[in-house]
Amino acid sequence: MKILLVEDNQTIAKQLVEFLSAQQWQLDYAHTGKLALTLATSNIYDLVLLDLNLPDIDGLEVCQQIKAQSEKIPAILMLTARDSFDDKAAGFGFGADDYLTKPFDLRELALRCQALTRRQQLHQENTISLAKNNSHLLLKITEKSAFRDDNELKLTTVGFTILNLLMQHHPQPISRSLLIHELWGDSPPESDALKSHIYSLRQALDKPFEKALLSTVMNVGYKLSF
Amino acid sequence: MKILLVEDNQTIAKQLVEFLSAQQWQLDYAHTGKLALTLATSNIYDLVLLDLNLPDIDGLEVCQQIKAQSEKIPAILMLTARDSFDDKAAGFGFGADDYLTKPFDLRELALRCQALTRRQQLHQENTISLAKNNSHLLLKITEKSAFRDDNELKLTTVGFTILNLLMQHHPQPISRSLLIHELWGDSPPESDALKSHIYSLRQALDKPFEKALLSTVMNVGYKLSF
DNA sequence: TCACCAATTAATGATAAGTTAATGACTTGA
DNA sequence: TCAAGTCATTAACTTATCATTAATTGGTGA
Repeated sequence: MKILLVEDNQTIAKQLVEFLSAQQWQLDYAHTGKLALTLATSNIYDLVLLDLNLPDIDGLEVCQQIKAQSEKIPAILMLTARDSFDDKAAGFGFGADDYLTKPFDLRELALRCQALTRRQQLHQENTISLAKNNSHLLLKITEKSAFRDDNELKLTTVGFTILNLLMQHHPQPISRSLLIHELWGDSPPESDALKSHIYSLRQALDKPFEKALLSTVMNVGYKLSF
Repeated sequence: MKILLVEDNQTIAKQLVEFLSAQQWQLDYAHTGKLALTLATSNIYDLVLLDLNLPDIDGLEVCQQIKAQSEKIPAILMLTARDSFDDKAAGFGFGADDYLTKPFDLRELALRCQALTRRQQLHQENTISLAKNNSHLLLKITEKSAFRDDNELKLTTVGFTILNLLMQHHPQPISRSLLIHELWGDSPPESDALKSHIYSLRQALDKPFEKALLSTVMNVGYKLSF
């Protein structure tokens, strides 16, 4: 889980970094809106902690930009002293997913960060199934087993993860870069290993059957199509 | 958007039902944990507003059960007077997505409901469609796929972009120069590549059909005409 | 008949994607 | 502990796709 902290006040920032790094999260830090936007568009974050008082750009504007431009839209938790209803309405209106007013309990912040990132985590349900046109795909997450039309597929770990992601995104395609991020985080393999994994996933998923389910979306990525 | 309200206190419940029904939501109501579970497992909700003080089952238990048993896991917003950190920790620990302590501003509740349900709408497909005289065009933007009269069109990336722009401008024509600017910004290709792209778009969009949709507006550009 | 504008067509080259084999780390079971 | 099996990664190679270029054709109005 990767978090971007946007906070102009050094003291508060330091405190937050210390506290949140102690959790299982990887934390990046921006002290201006400009830097925040640069980081948010060039990296993939699961969550952005956004202080609204920034020296350069208005925090609400930053929120809107992040939501509009990120490849994978992160959850946004606003941290601010502005506690009137109108402020909150503006915050949520600009796309915030949660809103916490200062001063707040650091431990509550941690709870809310967990809640926001939990929803994006992979293994939410223990089975995922998709069915259409006489085809049907079933994943049993906890058992790490996959079935197409009741035939068990022999998948590798990576293949299973890719299929899981494809199913979660269906009917949308999932981009190469997002796949790579989900598979390897920030340190993907040097080579284009994804290509090979897609190939072997196709061997297992599509080759034994009439119709191919995994299709390429040029310049984007892959999708499942029934 | 379908919401399940679980609240044992009739007065509060009535107040909430009135306020929330005025929004665009469809609201079901349960006054016991048992009924809540029955409803949650037999219906599909996007959001559950859960009071923790229930006469029969503990609210936390209800939360856990809903998360475990629902076909589609709803977001859960806990409403309670329990405002200590330990209470909140328990709430989030049992799967809450948000936690609001009584007394709260009804309007803030509405904001948080919106924020929670908005997340789920993100996944839905984003389409543009035009229909007239038995013809109908459909673009699924995020899927990068296009359909004419339910036949999928095989478009290139540039072709897809052009068709998208044409549809957005319909019934107005879009000028060559604007098209070129949208496609290539400030550094368009040397040659008149647009010509070729229009040609191949026509091959895909019009050639297989009786009536041509893409027409030339002399000295201006192109438009879609049904 | 000549400009002018647009449509058509084929060729080229770049980039993206698919295929295959080899390597080495790791696991499992004899 | 050794042998066999599995699998992620790498890299070389092949194939497919598509944007661009440029040459040609066709129609229209001055």
